[in-house]
Amino acid sequence: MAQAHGYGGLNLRTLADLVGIKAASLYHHFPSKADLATAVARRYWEDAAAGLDAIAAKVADPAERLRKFPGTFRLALENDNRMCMCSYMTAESDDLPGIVKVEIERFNEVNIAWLAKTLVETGVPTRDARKRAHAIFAAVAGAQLMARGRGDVKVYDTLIRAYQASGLIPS
Amino acid sequence: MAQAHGYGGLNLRTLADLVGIKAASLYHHFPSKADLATAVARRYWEDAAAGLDAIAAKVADPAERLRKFPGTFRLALENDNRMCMCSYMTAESDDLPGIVKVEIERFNEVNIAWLAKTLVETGVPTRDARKRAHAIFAAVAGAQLMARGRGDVKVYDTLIRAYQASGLIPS
DNA sequence: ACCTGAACACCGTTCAAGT
DNA sequence: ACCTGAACACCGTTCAAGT
Repeated sequence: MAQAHGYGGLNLRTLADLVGIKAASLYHHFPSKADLATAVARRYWEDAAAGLDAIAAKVADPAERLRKFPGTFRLALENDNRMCMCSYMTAESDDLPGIVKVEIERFNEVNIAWLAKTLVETGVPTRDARKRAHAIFAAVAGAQLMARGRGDVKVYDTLIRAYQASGLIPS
Repeated sequence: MAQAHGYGGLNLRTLADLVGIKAASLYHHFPSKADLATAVARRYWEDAAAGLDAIAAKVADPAERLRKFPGTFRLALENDNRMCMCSYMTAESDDLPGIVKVEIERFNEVNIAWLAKTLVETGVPTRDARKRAHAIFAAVAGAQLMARGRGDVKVYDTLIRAYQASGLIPS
C-alpha cells in the first residue's frame, strides 16, 4: 500500500480489513499511523540492505555489482507498477511525521553507502565516490518515477541504458 | 499546495479559505477536484513551456541553454522546498484521475521535447537526442526529489554538478 | 451567476466496553 | 492481551436554499 499510495494513501481501515481486524484494533499493535509507517519503513531499508549484501556476497566483480544495482529498483515496477516507498514518501516530506522521515533517510544512506563502497572497489577515488554514488541513486530513482508514470518497465530499462551510455553508471 | 502536498493533499476547504469562499462554492467554478487539478496542471505546463521558450529566445548558444535547464527545476526548491508538481503527481499515479494524468504527461513531453531539440542543436544525432533528453529529465527530477528530502538546495546543485562531471548533462 | 449551511460517506483516532 | 462499536473532527461532494 505504501509503495502504491504513499503515506497519505495508506488507509488504516483497508489495512485492518486485509489483516482481518477492525481499524480500532490496529491501535493495540501500533500507537499511531506514524508508528506503523515507521515500522514498515524500517523493515523496508533492512530488506534493501540485506538484498544489497546478497549481491555483494554473490558477485565478485565490483563493476558487475554496480550493473546489478538498477535491478533492485526494477522489482517495484515489475510488481504492479509500484515504486520505491522512500521516493514516494520523500515527495510527501512536508506531511511526513519526523519518526518516519528518519527511516526514509536511512534507506537513502544504505543505498548510497553501498554504491560508494562499490565504486571505490572499481577504482573511483574515495573522495569522488560518495558524490557519484548519490548521483547514481538520484538518477535511478528519477528513472523509476518516469517509468511508473508511463506504466511501462521498458521506459525504465531504456533510461538506465541511457545513463550507462552517458557514463553516469559504469557499463 | 499541489507542489507541497500533491493531489491527495490538495485540500478544498483550505483552498476555499485562501480564496475567501466556502468549499461548496468551489463547485460553482470547477465541477470537481479532478477538474480543478486539471486546470492547475494545464497552466503548470503552459508556464513551463513559456519559461523554456524564454530561455531559447534569450540564449543563442544551445550548450548554454542546456546548462540553464536545471535552473528551472531549482526554482521549486528555492520556493519553500517545494518540488515539481508533476513529479509529485507521477508518484500519485494510481490515485490520479485520468484527466489530470494527461496534463502531467504533457509537462514531461514539453520538457523532453525542448531538451531533445536543444541537444540536436549541440550536435547530438537526432536518433539519440530523445533518449538522452529523457535521461536528463529523469535525472534532474530525481535530483530535485533528493534535495527536497534533505531540505537543502545545495544537495541539488551538487547532484547537477555530478551529472555534468559524468557527462550526462553537457557542461 | 455565485454563494451558503447542512448533510453524506469517508478518513485517523479515541475510548469505554467487551472477551 | 486483544478486539469492538460508537463517537470525534476531519475529508470530497451534493443539494436545496438563499442573494
